[in-house]
Amino acid sequence: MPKVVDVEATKMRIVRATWEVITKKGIQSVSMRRVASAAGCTTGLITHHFSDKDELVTHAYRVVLDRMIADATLRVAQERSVREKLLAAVEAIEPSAPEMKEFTIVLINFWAQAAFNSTFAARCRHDYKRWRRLIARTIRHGIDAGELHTNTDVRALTDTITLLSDGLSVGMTLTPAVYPRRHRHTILNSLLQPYLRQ
Amino acid sequence: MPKVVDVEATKMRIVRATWEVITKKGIQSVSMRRVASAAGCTTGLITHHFSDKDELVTHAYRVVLDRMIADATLRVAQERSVREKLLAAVEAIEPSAPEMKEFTIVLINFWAQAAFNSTFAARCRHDYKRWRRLIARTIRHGIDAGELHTNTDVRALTDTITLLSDGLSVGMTLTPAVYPRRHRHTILNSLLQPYLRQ
DNA sequence: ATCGTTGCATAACAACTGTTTTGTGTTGTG
DNA sequence: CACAACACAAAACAGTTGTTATGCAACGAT
Repeated sequence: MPKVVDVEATKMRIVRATWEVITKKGIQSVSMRRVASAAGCTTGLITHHFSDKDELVTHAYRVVLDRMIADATLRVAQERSVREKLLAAVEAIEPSAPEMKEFTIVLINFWAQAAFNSTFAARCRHDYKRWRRLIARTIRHGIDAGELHTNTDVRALTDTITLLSDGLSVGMTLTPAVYPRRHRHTILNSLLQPYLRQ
Repeated sequence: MPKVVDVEATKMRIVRATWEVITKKGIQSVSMRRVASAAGCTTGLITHHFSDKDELVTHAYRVVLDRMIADATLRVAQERSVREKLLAAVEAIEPSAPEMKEFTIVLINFWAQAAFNSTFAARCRHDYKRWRRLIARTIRHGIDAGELHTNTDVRALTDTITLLSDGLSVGMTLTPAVYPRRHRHTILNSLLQPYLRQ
């Protein structure tokens, strides 16, 4: 039997290097050689673990999304009130872990790509649904807990908050100064006000 | 004196070709030769009118944004009530002229690029302000006309609607089926409800 | 110990990139 | 009719791209 290595760890090292290139130079300047140099290896290692540049980039995106959603889900679960849960979900746009700081940039780059790459598009749609489900579940939970009016239009509110978080991804990347934390708070609060009981 | 040509018309022809490449293949695959081939000319014509690839792409974006904002401004002015004005502004995401159909894709591609290109970033920020101003002005107009409560938090509502339209740019590119026109209507209406008088 | 299997570096490939240079044709004015 | 001014094509440049082919070294079972 041959040399044995931790395949997952190696792949993760490459994925991290891919993120680094995307956040520093943009997805359009991701090249095998650049990723290799960022990972401190040669393209040989990359081609050995990923069949394609496409597969590499898709995998890098998939890990980002999985982490963001896992992060958001956790933070939502940790909060008590609906208001705080939904705020936490929207805040997940601005990831907590330092490693995830610039995930939003990666996200937007994938959105831009998804319009032309059907593989990306399919994954984006899939993840979009997951994200919406998290929001919708939180809202329904709030209704059941008696925090939101029973006649709340779940779909409309879900969409509004989903769109808000997408908008924030863009807004906070382009003009972070416009949306300080306190102000994001205000926006979501005034949005939620009519739906809250008592 | 030499041959005389309509410089603006020629530049516009090249700009249109650039849009075509962006909407069909993405901004990352914009190359001088591809644009030239889409415009039915050689790269000579392009370099003759634009000093740089960067200048070409920036100019192409600038024209898109100018048209979108002009289009939105016009449509806002044509509506009577605040509700319809704001709806028209948000709907400008989905441009009316057939030529502008895919401007949103171009937009998102620029956003993705703006994180790394400071020229792009500056222009995006500038245009972001213009867009917010249009929304804010419409809201203030609504207050003055007695349609909205006088204690309306203009900044919060402006931000909410701006973020909503940004989110829709993404959402309608990725998953257009989720946001049919009627539903966009519902979202904005329920958003506006608490602010409307009578 | 060695032999087959595998991890990975190295190098080669043709295709494509932005930019610059050179050349050709077309035009209005003298 | 020529000549100067310009629009634009054509070609050349060095650099970068994704992918494939080749080769070496490291390891575990025998």
